[in-house]
Amino acid sequence: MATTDENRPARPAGRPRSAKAEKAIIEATLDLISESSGISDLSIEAVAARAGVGKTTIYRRWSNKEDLVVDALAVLKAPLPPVSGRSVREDLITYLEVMRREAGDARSRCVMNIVMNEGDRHSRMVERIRQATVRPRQEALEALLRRGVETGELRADLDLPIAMAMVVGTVMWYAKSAGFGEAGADAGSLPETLAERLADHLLSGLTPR
Amino acid sequence: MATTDENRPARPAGRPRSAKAEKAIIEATLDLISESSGISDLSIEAVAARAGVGKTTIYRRWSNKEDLVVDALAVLKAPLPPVSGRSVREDLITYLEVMRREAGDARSRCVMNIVMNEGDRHSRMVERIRQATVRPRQEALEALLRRGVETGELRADLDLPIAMAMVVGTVMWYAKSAGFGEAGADAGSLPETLAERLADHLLSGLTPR
DNA sequence: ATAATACGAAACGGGGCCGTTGCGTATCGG
DNA sequence: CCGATACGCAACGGCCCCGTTTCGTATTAT
Repeated sequence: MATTDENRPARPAGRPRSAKAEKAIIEATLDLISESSGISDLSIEAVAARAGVGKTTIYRRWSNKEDLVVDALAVLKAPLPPVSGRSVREDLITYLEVMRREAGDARSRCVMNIVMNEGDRHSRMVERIRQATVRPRQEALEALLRRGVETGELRADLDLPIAMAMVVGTVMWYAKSAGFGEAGADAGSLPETLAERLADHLLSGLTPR
Repeated sequence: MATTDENRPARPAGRPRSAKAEKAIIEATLDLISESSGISDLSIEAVAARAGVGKTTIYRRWSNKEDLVVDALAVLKAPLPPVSGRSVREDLITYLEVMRREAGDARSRCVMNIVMNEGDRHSRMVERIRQATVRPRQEALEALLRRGVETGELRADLDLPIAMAMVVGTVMWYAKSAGFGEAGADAGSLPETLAERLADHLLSGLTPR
């Protein structure tokens, strides 16, 4: 009978990698990505400096910038909350509320920026991010809208792509516009009641009922 | 009586600057900006190469990258078409049609990308672009919506910021989503009837009437 | 203690782009 | 023709970042 490590992976003798350093690197990467525009602007040296870490420590863990970015963004993948299913309106508000909250966070916002703007330059990476982050949300919203059409809560001739664009686009654009006023200022979070008011306008439309 | 140049600005003797070169530089700049993400990626050397021009020729006209970008983007400022004023629906479709067409053009799209993503890094330049390009459209749309509320064509309790976000955000997001399917492929232009269908969903909402 | 590994710091050669300068040529006015 | 200016081209020194290597030190298992 050996030590307590009997049949565990057998740590490979030597100083173990610092979990703290890894955390600091990921954090620094997220900060710098959200401050920068585009991942081309992101430099490993800047990450190392911000994280208080040697470049060696980064290259020991990730072989290139792309891998680092993917791992860093993976941290942000907050799972979608479950929906009650009681009504389309209620579930829509739930999703809108998630988007409202995320739109107020620079780190979450940069995921969309990357997916939207860097599809050409880093198609493999963006595709990975899309599959992990965007796709599930897209499908959840689509399912909600389809259900609404079936139950009659939504109009029978609903144009699904348009409806999806209305929901997501409106939130995103509202968040962007809110940041326009004060240049650079982050505009922080959006009004508490935004999700509900958005749902109201989206469902009822702009004309009087 | 002197020459025919009597009281004209008196051309400053010497070879005049080539209008063709200037045109080529602007074109190359627009191309490269729309291919690149962020103006940090844009390099003067690349512009010169693409335009078939010496760097000297660029620096002789613009003292820095920012000035060049502003001048280049100014070319895209297609003026807004006049609206008939017959109905809010009709005018809304007119504006949506403009946006649809522009959303299919990479060069026009990059203006919005820049305004949205680079506000922090190049606030002075972005503000100039916003004033020249975004602001007038914003005001035109706002005027249209206000008029609609007054005439009763739009709901009296319309939330203006939300309504604006709905109109613009939906088009933008739809265009983006359309480009998602095929990675890198430009998705070209959007369906002919899009503007009308968008107007219908925006005005009537997602629920049955 | 010793071997193995990780750490931060510093330096390396290489590449890209900066903004400038010099060169030979082309195109204008006088 | 002559002076002036613009042109394309190539080269410059400088900066930043790349990805790698070397160094001295720290932390672990044996």
